[in-house]
Amino acid sequence: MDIFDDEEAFAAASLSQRAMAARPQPYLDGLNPPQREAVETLDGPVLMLAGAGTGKTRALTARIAHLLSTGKARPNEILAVTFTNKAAREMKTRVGNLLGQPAEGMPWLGTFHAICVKLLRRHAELVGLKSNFTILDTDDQVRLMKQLIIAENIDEKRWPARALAAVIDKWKNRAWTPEKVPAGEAAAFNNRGVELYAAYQQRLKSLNACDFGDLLLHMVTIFQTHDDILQQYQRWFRYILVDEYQDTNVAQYLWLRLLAQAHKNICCVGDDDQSIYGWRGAEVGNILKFDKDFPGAKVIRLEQNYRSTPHILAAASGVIAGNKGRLGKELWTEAEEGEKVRLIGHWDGDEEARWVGEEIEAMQRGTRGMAPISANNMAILVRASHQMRAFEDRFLTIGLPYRVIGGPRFYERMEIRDAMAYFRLVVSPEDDLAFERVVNTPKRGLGDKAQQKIQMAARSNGVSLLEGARILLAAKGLTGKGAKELQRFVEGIERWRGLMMGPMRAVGPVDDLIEDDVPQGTLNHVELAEMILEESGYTEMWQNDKTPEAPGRLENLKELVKALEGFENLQGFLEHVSLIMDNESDETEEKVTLMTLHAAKGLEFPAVFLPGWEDGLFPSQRAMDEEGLKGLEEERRLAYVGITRAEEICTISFAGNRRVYGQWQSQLPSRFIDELPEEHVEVLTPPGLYGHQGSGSQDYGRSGLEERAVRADVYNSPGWKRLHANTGARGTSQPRESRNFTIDASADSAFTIGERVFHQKFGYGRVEGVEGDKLEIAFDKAGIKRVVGRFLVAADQADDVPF
DNA sequence: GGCTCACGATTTTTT
DNA sequence: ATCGTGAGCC
Repeated sequence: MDIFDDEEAFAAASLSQRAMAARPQPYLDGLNPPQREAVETLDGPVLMLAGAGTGKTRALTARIAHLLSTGKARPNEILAVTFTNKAAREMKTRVGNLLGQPAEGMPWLGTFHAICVKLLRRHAELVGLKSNFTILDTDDQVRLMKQLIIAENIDEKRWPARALAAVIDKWKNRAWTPEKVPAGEAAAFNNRGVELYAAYQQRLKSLNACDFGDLLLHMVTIFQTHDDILQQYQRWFRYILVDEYQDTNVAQYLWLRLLAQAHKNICCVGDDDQSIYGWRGAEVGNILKFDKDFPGAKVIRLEQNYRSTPHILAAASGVIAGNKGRLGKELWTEAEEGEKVRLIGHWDGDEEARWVGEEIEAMQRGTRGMAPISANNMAILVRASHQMRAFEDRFLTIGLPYRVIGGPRFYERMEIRDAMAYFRLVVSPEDDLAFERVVNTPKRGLGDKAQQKIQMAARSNGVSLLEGARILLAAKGLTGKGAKELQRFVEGIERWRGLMMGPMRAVGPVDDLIEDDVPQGTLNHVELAEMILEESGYTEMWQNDKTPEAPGRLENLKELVKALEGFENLQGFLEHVSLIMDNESDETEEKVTLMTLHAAKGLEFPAVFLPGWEDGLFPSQRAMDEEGLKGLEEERRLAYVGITRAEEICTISFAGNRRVYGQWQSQLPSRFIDELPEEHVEVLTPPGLYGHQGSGSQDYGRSGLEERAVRADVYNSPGWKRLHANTGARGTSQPRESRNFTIDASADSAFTIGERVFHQKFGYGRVEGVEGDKLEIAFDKAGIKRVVGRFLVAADQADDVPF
């Protein structure tokens, strides 16, 4: 491969160097000294320790601009790696902005996985794959492993495929191929782990497929065994940049080290205090030992924070100080002092949710002389997603608009995966996993028996399932409805395939990839996709489905088709979707954001609520049980991440009682609360402490005695007592306003008792009562709930509402 | 082939 | 509590 013609590259570089030399360097403007140093130290290993909110992306993008503008490297000689597509996209945009032109020429700016796909397509044959291999997602992996487990006669109940997937994934993260799994792991998965791992890899190869872990692992293997190839890339990637280095796993680390070994121009950016992904293979150790891997590495600390107030930073520092073995950083800011971190305890989780709801409404109006804050600028960050439920329920009741970040990714949804399986089958008829997925979706009367016959026909002829189905039909091996439907299915695939445009142009970075065939189809891929979904009966299946989710699923399918427009053809689309996960919908309405702490990393909000700070919940009992001190420290980093998301107001709360798996439990305040420095915390008085205000029926069943007992428990914990003793001066916050909902009489008439209605979250139900703008609905599935009328539509209109 | 019932698990999540 | 899965039954 002569694309890596070094002389030529060098000549070009020096040319552009000359051309660029006279250029202004506006990207350096406004950088603080450490940032500037991080930008200008181009050669040799650099570790940029960038605390939360210290302008790391700014420095990183300026560094790229500097590399280009000084002519040190051409755009395609810079390897810039991120973890998420979102981060990659942002970096691309910002580099483009700095340079005043789109950064299109940066083919090697992307996620680890995206970059590895590009590389692996070129060298696939070295690991026994063809260049057009498919990338399996988690679901496919598990289904494949399940087949293996069943084939091995292993009790699939006791040894679930999920567990095997987890084990193999862990091994791949550590860059262990089946042969390299250490003996100490032999007991994994009932002593059969390694054997099944090998079988799984074999199976992947025969399917011409690989999973996410393989993308990295295969490239590491190739680099380790083909020095000539490694050297080519070492020469080609003159400068390497890595974002979120604290999140790298062993495979990624090895990959980077191999590539950087020759010139050592590697700049890793990260924050050991924000390493929160240990449970999925990230090794904080990678960042901690950077200067051992790259002796003489320059370590640059970005410590000036541009995000939060001093109180918030001090609180965060106080908590994170409890961790050992940190690289050490102290954030500081020039910002005004602002509000202290606010701490409040509640009776139970429901009350906590109720209080947060009211507080959000108060903050929207503006309280205590504070300017009103838009709901868009507020976020509630929880440890575990199930905690969101209480808030969702509450917000629905009071009609507070919210948005949930997280949950199932767009491309992971059933309907999207089904649709994609159809596309895959049309693009690659030998994709057996796709075949299995949709051969009987929608129902075609092809049950286990029929599918087994297809399997047999395929296996005995050594062909794909689709081909096997054809053979089976020709041999009249099926009868009745099933045969007819299968015939239609097989013919459909064939017909759609015929209508497909010819193989695509690869979106190659360096243009050595694949010369193209000329399009030959008659339909563009978007029309084709619509036709496939229509003619296969898939759309119809959901149209006939009466469950509350069906309209949403149809919407998603429409969105999927819309997304296709951005690509040249189906293949290109499938390629990208297998790596891309985002489904940013352009929300314009003012909404409070609800998400997990993990999902919040990298984000910031003027006002942040951190509920559920209770031992066992946060820090999570499981993390502590399974990982001990290591787990606790990661939880603490999570607390640090949470606090540092806040710009102006950070409110931490806990409840004395909480329902855990249906059982009421009394909770103790989180040990992290004890670690908050008192002088930066203001303790708010929970409304319940000085007489109840009108939560009416909510108070039923709470005897005074019981309440006092539990309260004593909660408020006698060391942390609470200490803090509470300290509140005297400024502590008593404003009296909570009583609940003052405006009753919109005009809303009354919208629904009548007995009417059937549809609700986005709860599905169909019947109106049982009307009270102001709130209605009591007996939902078919969700039970009786009180919700605000504007979240409802008449049941017979439900199909027309594009939620 | 589709439905019901019982059982078990249940942090965090990207690609 | 609640949800998803698998087995067993019609």
